[in-house]
Amino acid sequence: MMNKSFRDYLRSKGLKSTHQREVVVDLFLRLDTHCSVEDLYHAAQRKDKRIGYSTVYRTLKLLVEAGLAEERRFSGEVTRFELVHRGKHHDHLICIKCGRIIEFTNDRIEKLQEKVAKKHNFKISDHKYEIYGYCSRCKK
Amino acid sequence: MMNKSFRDYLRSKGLKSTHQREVVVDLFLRLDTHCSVEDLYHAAQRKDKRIGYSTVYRTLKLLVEAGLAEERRFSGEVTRFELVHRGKHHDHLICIKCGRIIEFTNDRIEKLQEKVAKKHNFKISDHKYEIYGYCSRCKK
DNA sequence: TTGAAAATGAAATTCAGTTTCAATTAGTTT
DNA sequence: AAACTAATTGAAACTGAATTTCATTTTCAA
Ligand SMILES: [Mn+2]
Ligand SMILES: [Mn+2]
Ligand SMILES: [Zn+2]
Ligand SMILES: [Zn+2]
Repeated sequence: MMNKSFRDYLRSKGLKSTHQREVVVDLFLRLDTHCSVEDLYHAAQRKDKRIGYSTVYRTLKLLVEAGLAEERRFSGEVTRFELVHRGKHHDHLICIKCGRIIEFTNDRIEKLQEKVAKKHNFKISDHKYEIYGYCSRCKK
Repeated sequence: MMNKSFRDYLRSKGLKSTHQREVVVDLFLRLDTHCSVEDLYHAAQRKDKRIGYSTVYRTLKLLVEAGLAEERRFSGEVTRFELVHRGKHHDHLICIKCGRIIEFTNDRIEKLQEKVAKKHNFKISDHKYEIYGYCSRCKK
């Protein structure tokens, strides 16, 4: 099972491995998209009627704390969460018509960003590059 | 007075030029920072006790519609608004300690962004580049 | 001056997200 | 295996920013 590192995180913090957490984390790993709490909640409900909304929220927060998930708040959208893929940073193109999310990385941009920071004597700890527009399908 | 274009916008839409709108727009132009609705509301209150919260909200929305202001939602912060300076786009460095906001532009990044979009067959309509970290004063 | 349409402010409402709390559960200790 | 204790749970209450409602007021053109 892939969620071993989550169990490790729980142990290290003296927290408990519960049925609900197992279900939520398992689904989160399987979905593998930018999913909202509601998405996950409904998926979890299909597995087990007794899983509550707050538990889904709390579990996602734990995943973020564990460094296994990241929170994304795109313009005008509800908060979404995504799995951290082998610790690699990436940014997003977001279609304002269909909502499609395309990921990209660009080393040259990241290099230029360093320059910008240096120029302003600024120490970067994180960044967010979101490009909004129309995806290939919605262009015309 | 600089808010002539706002009055023009109102006329063109069949809307009315009111005392409240004059006060709010006037203050917004003078403040010239990334100000929250609350900032503006309090400033307006000092000028005229009868100006309400909703009117400030509504006026800022109108300014955005008129293309004279832009809405900014930095991570973990309340919504802020800023004056559009001669139609020029810019991005931001945000200090996560003191909240300072530094503006930057970088043509080379914007060019590379075009390339990224082309590669994904994506038509850009807008973008948002936010760099979080520590400003020169908060670095140590 | 008048009249119709727009604007106002206070209060109510919305909505995502968080907190509360009594009851339940996990995991360790006897 | 039972007892113990701290963490967890779900439902409901709450929060805070933003929006809407609506009776009253204001604008502005005729
Ligand atoms: Mn992503
Ligand atoms: Mn700015
Ligand atoms: Zn699309
Ligand atoms: Zn600072």
